[in-house]
Amino acid sequence: MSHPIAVILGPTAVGKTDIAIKLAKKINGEIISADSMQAYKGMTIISRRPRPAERKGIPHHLLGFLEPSCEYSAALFSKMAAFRIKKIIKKGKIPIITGGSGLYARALIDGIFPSKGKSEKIRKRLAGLAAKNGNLFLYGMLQKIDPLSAEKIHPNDMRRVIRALEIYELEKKTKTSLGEKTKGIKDEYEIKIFGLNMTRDALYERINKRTDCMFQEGAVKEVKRLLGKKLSITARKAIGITQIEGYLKQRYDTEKAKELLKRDTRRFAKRQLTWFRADKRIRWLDIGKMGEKRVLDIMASRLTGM
RNA sequence: GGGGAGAUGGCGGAGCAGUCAAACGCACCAGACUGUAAAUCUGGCGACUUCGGUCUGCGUAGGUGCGAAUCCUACUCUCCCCA
Repeated sequence: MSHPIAVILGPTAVGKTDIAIKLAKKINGEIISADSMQAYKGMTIISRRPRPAERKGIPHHLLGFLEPSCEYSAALFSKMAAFRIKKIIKKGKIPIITGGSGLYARALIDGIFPSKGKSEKIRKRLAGLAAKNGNLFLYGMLQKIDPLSAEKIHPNDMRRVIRALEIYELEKKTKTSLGEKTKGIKDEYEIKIFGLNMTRDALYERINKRTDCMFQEGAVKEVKRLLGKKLSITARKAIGITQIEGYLKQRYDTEKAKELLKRDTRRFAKRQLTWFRADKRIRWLDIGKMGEKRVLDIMASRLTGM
C-alpha cells in the first residue's frame, strides 16, 4: 500500500503556509517546505518564512537551515525532502509539501537525473565563448551535440544552453538521454497535488500589502545584514535584496524600493502560475471563491478518503 | 501683461514630411523551463480580422502638399522666465 502525500503549490502570497498548517492539524501532518529562499537563515522577513509562533506546533522541515553563503538547488532539496518524507511516514503522519519553487517540487515529485553537479570552470569558459562569438555560436554547438534539447531551448537562453553543454562535458552523455531515467516520489507514494489560486487582482493586492508589511517588520535592516555577509549565487537572488540594496546605496528612496519589490514579486507570481499551469496533475482550488474551509475539506478528503 | 518651451498609444519618452500603428523603457498579458528557478529566456501589447489585411490614430479645428505625428494658421491647455 502506498502512503498519501500532499503537495500544495501556488503563487507567492496566496496563503499556502496558512493552509498547509491548518491541513496539518486536520490530518496529522508535518510540513516540508519546497521553497528555495525560506531555506536560508537570516532571510526571515523577505522570504516570509513562518516564525515558530506561527507554526502552531506543527513540525516544519527545511526552513531556515542553510547559511546564505551556501547554494541551494533542486537536487539538494529533493534529496533532503525525500529523506524527511520517509521519516514522517514512519511516524505515522502525512507529509505535506508546500512551497512556491516549482522546479524544486517537480524535482522531488518526478525526480531529477543524476548529475555530477556543476563546474564554474566549464561555465566560465562557455560564457566566454558566447561573449566572443555570439549566442548562436554556443547554440550551434549544442545543436550538434544534443539536437533534441537544443530544440527545446531558445538560442538566447544562455543559462540553459550552457548547462546543457556542461552536462555533456561532465557526464559524457546528453541531457536528453539522462532525462529519460529519473525516478521521483510519485513512483513510491500516492501524491495529491493541489494548486491554490485566486483572482489576479486579489493576489496582486495581497502582494502589495505584504510588501508594505515587510518594510514595517524591518526588511531594510535584514537586507543590510545579509549584504554584510557573503552570499551564495542562489541566496543573492532573493527578491528584496537587489531592490533594497538600491535604496541602501541611495540610488532611490524607500518608496521606489517598495515599488520595485512589489513589481518583481508580481512578476514572480505570474511566472509561478505559468509553471504550475503546465502541470495537469494539479487540482486547482480557488481559495478566494471557495473559502478556506472548503479548500481544507477537499484536501483532507482526497488524502484520507474521508 | 511681455517672452520662451511644449502637448505623441495605460504611463514615461523618441520621432520632426513618405520605409510610422509610431523606437525604447515601464506596466500588463501569454508562453518556455530538470543542479542560479524569488533565476533565465521568448512572444504579444489601438480596434477589427477569413491572419492576406482593413479601419481609427500623435491636444482641437482648419490649411499647404501626390503624401503630415512631422510644415502653416487659429484655438485650448500645460510648463518656464521677466513683470
